[in-house]
Amino acid sequence: MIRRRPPHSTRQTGQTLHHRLSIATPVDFDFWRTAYSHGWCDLPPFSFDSNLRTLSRVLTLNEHTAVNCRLAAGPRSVHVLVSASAKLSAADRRQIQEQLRSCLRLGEDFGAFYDKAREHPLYRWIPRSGAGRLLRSPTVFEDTLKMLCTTNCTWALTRIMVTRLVRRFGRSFGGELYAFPSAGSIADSTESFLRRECSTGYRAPYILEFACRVDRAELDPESWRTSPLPTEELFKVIRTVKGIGPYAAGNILKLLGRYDYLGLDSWVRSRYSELHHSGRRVKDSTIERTYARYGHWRGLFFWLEMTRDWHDDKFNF
DNA sequence: GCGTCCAGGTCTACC
DNA sequence: GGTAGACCTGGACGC
Repeated sequence: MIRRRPPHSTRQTGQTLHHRLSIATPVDFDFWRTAYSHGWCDLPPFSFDSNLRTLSRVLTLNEHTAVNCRLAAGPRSVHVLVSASAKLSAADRRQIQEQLRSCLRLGEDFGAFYDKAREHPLYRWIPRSGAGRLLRSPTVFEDTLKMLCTTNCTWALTRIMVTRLVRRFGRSFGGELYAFPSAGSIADSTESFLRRECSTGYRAPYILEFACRVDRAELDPESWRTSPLPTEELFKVIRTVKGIGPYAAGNILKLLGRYDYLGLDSWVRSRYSELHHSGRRVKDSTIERTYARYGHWRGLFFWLEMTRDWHDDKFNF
């Protein structure tokens, strides 16, 4: 599944070594639709270039190593240019590939989703275009913390909070770029520092408590990805994180591969009203009733429909 | 440049 | 179970 170029693919410039990797992708995968599937590509340690259609990401390989990866689409593959301060071992390469495969959701089977989409004329564009995979972070800890930073604020403030958290607590790569911080590094901080230096406001105690629970192993968000719990039960577990309400928990579930919740916020409510009711606001229960027919894929159909014009503008289909 | 107002989701207290 | 108010910040706006 994972392919790698031969040894000559490593070259050195200054103190940074460059390595090339290639990751094989499923036939129904579209790189740019996945990279640009929602706002995560805009939050560090992700970044993107819409002209070149590349996605970049600083990854943590172990406690002491950060590398920068630039991803671009290749034929039935994703090409990865890895910048590192040292030569990568085979284990490092495997780790990079595993993390990126998880971010791009390459191990997940969307066949049933696409079959369902083909049943509805409104959604036939989805399997044709390879949309459906939502970009996620290497860890659930990161996804959850970022989701907390999207609550009750504008996207501009979310960017500020996440950027400052990453710069204050993340491992540096090359002096300019930073990896996402570990739970331990944030747990060692204080509420006042998070408020003052990261502009997290009233979320500071929630962020600190979440990081402390994870650091002390009282909570294991990574286990949510493989949890045997029914989605409703997992939703309740996620909601035990202070500051994570229905909107945030529903969207975290989507990044875990469970699409039973719509994850309603003001933007999607307004978007739904524009698309279906000429801008007239409707109750949440009305929206939920509309999408109930799509079963446990409803959250994904809903999100793709609400954001289809992103794709129309950029992909012209 | 300064002050005021607003948007945004969750928590808590109260009914 | 439902509701109101507080939380906090950056940005928009008016002066």
